[in-house]
Amino acid sequence: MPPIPSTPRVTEIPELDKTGSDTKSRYNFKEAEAKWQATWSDRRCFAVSEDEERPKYYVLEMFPYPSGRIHMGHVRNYTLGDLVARYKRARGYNVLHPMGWDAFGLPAENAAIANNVHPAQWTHDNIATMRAQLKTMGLSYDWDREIATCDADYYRHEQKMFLDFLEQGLAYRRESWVNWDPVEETVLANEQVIDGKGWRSGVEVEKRQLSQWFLRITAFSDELLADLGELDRWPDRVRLMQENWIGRSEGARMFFDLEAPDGAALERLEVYTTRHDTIFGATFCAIAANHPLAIGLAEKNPELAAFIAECNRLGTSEAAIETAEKLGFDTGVRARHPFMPGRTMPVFIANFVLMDYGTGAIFGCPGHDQRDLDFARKYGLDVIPVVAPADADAATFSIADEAFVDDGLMINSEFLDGLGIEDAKTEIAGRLEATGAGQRSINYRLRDWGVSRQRYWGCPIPIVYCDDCGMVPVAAEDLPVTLPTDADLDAPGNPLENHPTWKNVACPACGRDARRETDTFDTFFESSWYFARFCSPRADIAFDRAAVDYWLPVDQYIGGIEHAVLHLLYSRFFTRAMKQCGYIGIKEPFAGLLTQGMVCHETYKDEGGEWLLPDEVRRGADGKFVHAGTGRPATVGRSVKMSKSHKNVVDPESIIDAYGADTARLFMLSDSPPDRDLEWSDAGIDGAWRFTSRLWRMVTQPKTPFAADDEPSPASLAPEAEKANRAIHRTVAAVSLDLDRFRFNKAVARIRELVNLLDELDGDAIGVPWVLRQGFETVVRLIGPMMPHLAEELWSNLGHDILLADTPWPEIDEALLVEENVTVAVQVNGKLRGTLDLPKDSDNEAAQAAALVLDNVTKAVAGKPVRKVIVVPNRIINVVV
RNA sequence: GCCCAGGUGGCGGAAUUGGUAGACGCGCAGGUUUCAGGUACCUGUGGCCGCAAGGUCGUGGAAGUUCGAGUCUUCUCCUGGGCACCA
Repeated sequence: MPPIPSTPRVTEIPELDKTGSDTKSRYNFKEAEAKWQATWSDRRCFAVSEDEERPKYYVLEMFPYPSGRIHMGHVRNYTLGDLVARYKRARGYNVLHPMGWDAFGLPAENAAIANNVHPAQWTHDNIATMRAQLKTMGLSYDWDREIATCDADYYRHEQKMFLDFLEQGLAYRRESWVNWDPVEETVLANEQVIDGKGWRSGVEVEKRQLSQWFLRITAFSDELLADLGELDRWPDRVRLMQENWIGRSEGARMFFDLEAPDGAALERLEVYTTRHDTIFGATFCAIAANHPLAIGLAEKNPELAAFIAECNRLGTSEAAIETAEKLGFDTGVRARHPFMPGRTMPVFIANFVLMDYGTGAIFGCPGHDQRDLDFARKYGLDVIPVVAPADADAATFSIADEAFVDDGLMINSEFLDGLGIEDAKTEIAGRLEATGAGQRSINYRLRDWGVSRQRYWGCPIPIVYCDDCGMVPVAAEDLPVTLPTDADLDAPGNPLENHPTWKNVACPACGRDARRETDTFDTFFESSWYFARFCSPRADIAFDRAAVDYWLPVDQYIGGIEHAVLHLLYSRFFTRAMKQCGYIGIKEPFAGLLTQGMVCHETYKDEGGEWLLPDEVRRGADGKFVHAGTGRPATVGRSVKMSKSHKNVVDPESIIDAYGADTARLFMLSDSPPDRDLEWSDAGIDGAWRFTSRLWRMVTQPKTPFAADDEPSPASLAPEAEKANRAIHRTVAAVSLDLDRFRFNKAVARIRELVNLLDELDGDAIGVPWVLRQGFETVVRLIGPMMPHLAEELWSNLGHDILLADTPWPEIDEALLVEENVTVAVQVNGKLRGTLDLPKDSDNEAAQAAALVLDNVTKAVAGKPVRKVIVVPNRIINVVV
């Protein structure tokens, strides 16, 4: 067995001589995998076109960012996709299975700065490396359809789409907040902000307002929410996450009149709440730090301005804001209660109120919201309970450390007293609307999608700014707007903005000097429509309508759970926007979704606490881990997602080199269900290799020779042959069902069971050689989608001229699936006391009688009267005493 | 902090969806073949008691529903993913 360089070993073992005398009895995967990859490629097996005669099936794996080399997550993702693609092909579908590159992005710019290489060069080099790596996996892609999003031939179409969106009112420009690094003079991604500081500059990040492009995803809020119900082949949890992300809530907007301490006139304050029933428990109002009222008050109040500046240091990420200590600043302004003319309450600026949600202002009801309660306790504000449990005494009910958020009856609320929460909401909403002090309102958490990035390596936004004409779209015939190749990425600021000439352009409308938009698109832009481009990747327009109409939607989309919300929601929005602009006819891009788990591995550290690669660690003679180089002790940490930062990575290339692609693929499919995390282990890959060589040996060097290819089925079979024959058909049925339901690990287990059973079948009983041929041909066909090279090799070895890739899935003889006998469990008081082998669908009374006379049953019953016997036919008999 | 998952032998996992817990694989132990083993094959393998037959406990923890709970309900602990400029 080949060595594996990254494997910790108990002892050092010399490398086996692969060309030695036992070559004949070993599977030479290197030769076989290269041979079959060449064959598939030469015969253009996986090139497809529209074919109205056959049902179509579009399998798509999330395309990779070309980061340099493929990692195990890719191997898992593409193994899953290839299994589905090959399986559906075998089942007669016309399968579209393309691959491409999500090629714009930040890492290319970072690499450019770090290694002085142009982002385009870096990206194309990486693509070449990764394409070659993927090809060694034997994936059934139609490589003719390969696309890279950084090619102008790709992004020119999205520039056109953007202009169409603009015309439809789906794109617009407004001010919005960003993380600003004052040293680099650039906007930072949330991941580039570490502890509130820029990752490279180390200086404190500021929130700053920039004019940015937005896509109006909120125009589809309701539709995106409602149509989740139709996505019945999506995981529930993803639909739930999207539902929560969209965050539809029914509440009310209401106005509070304001009183400034200096008597100045102030506009009334509009708040949004979903708990308008608790209005009589309101004891303060709070507004966002960037609320217009806050900004206005700050002009005359330096202390308040300082507090706002403090809030702005928090960064823009919701996690940062939510986990920060809740702080408030009393503005001195008082808000008048809308239903109690005499009552006023303080208006705070609070760092947990978000300008982007609702109206950027809330009223606080400490009795019935934990965050409000914490805030009230901190700033010494009143707590008035207005909802009490139905069985509580309204007069004495009070709130201590915990807000009461459950259902109950209204108290201390004048005309609402005694009502339930829902009735109180209705009553309040009615009164608000009657007096003009507010109205019912549906609110969404979902915000419009900001697509402007102040970066070089992205798609240019095709807009020109003219002093006379204002904002002017680039004319369609002038597309694409391409990137300059000579931008300076090392200087602070936006590279396109800094470029000496690129932005200077004649106004498309009046011809006078004007300036290009120097922002580029968010890279989610490209990945929001690539699935459709694959239908006609070389078309002159974005999509050949006949092609997208034939292939879309994607029947099965496969990728990481980390994309559950953003990428998938943006793609759903984009599809609707493209439909509105007449590009395509569908609104949901992905009919089926499979979200795979991560590939994890143990972590290792040396004595100094530095991370170690698995390669750098081995097991000493005492079983403890040591540094392979120094022999110093190493510690093993728990298993986490493989990542460069934890150094717990295993390089797929070395695995494929040592074990072959099929063995790596088998391991990816065995054991763990696709949607769960997978634990990489050296023992696991060894086990997969053992199966590979064992199956190869069993087929190429059978103990009992198989019947000839064309031998007709015998008139009768010996009992063991009959039993095996039934098992073959049962396995085909079960594996098919497992594959349909993405239970790939179970499918592998069942195939192994069948192989074990066939291994035990030998001798010269009637039908044995015939069943062995049926059995192994079936096994080879069943593993075809999982281990395509080995399967192709064995299929050829079994005497077939037609490629397995062109061979249909095995047929089932339904008659052989019918069981004659079943094993029924017998319990006494729910505890297993024995089993009975009974003819299937036996009479209940007979089964019960047989159960009651079992030795262990009579012993357990011990003469006590039988109170009841529960018989579940073909399953269980429970005797209750 | 908010949202979403997941906790089953030494390990990855299976359990016909409320009906025999531990399929299949890994690991481990004993054996056979072999000059040799990181090979191949055979046997065993959840804990505890027992020579055995068998008994008993057992699905993160606590309670509940049920003839019967890994599966349903409530509470609780732990681990992971996402949180809008990483992709």
